[in-house]
Amino acid sequence: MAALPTDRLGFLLSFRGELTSARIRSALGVAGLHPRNAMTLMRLAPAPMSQRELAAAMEVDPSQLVAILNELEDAGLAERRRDPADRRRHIVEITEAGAAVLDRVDQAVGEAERELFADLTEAEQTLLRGLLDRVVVDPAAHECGE
Amino acid sequence: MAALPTDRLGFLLSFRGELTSARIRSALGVAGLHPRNAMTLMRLAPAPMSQRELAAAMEVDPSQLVAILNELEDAGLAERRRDPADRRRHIVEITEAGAAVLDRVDQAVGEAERELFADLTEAEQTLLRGLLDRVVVDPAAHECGE
DNA sequence: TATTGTTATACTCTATAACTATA
DNA sequence: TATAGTTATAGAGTATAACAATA
Repeated sequence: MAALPTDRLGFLLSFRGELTSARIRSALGVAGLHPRNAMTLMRLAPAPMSQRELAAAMEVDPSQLVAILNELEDAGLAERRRDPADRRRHIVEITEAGAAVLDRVDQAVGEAERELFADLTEAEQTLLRGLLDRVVVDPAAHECGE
Repeated sequence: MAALPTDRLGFLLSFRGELTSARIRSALGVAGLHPRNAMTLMRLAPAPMSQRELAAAMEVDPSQLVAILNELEDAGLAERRRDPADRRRHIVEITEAGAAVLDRVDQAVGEAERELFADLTEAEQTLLRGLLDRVVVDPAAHECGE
């Protein structure tokens, strides 16, 4: 007899992940930004990089970045400038306004997390983090005895 | 300064949930079924029900069920029949062939879970389940002191 | 010839509203 | 008139391939 979806740990993790993702997307959009644009600002905050590097970091196709960066640039939150060393490249950089918006986004995400994990103590949150870190990301590594 | 996505428990849960979801979807498709069709068979296995009940249980719009059930019926895995008591209603039922396919799907999902949680002991998996169960699903309930 | 960014296209998913047949 | 199921349509999201500029 087949187990019900809710009985399985895999489904539970999948559903709670989807719930969490929805709440965080909602928080990311707090400044009127599309969630993926906010994610892009987050990736961009530590250091400028080329579009290809950014696309690789975000695990999306470079062509998808074009529309995102157009919107961020139109809103004055990020800037593209040619790399003088290789004029094919665009160096993408977050602006001051972008950093300011990102601060607000970050606070909203923190607030969403406080709500989501309100019933867990700090120790339990640390425990949850540790367990999630040990979910197997790459099954191939296991088969090879890694 | 904004925290990196990977530093936040919310993002970690969201990303591991997405990973888990992708693995499970892949397992659900093992019998050549579309993952959402396999999910429908799962919901249908315990007892027959009307399309509206099924849609409510799966949290999708009733109109989305139509194509799913058409495919399941064409494949001989589920059947619609009119409710004699209310001829507007369709009672949806899993067939013997559907139950057989579901058994294979269920094994594949179990296998995917064993891979995903290979690094966790049984006790740790129970712990993870308990923690995930306490992630706050309904923020409104908290604000009202529930 | 290969690489960076861009554009164009098509395909899937989802959400919505209109339609039918029954009640 | 309200409800169950169906159909049609449009929108967002995503994946792919072709393209222009530069190396």
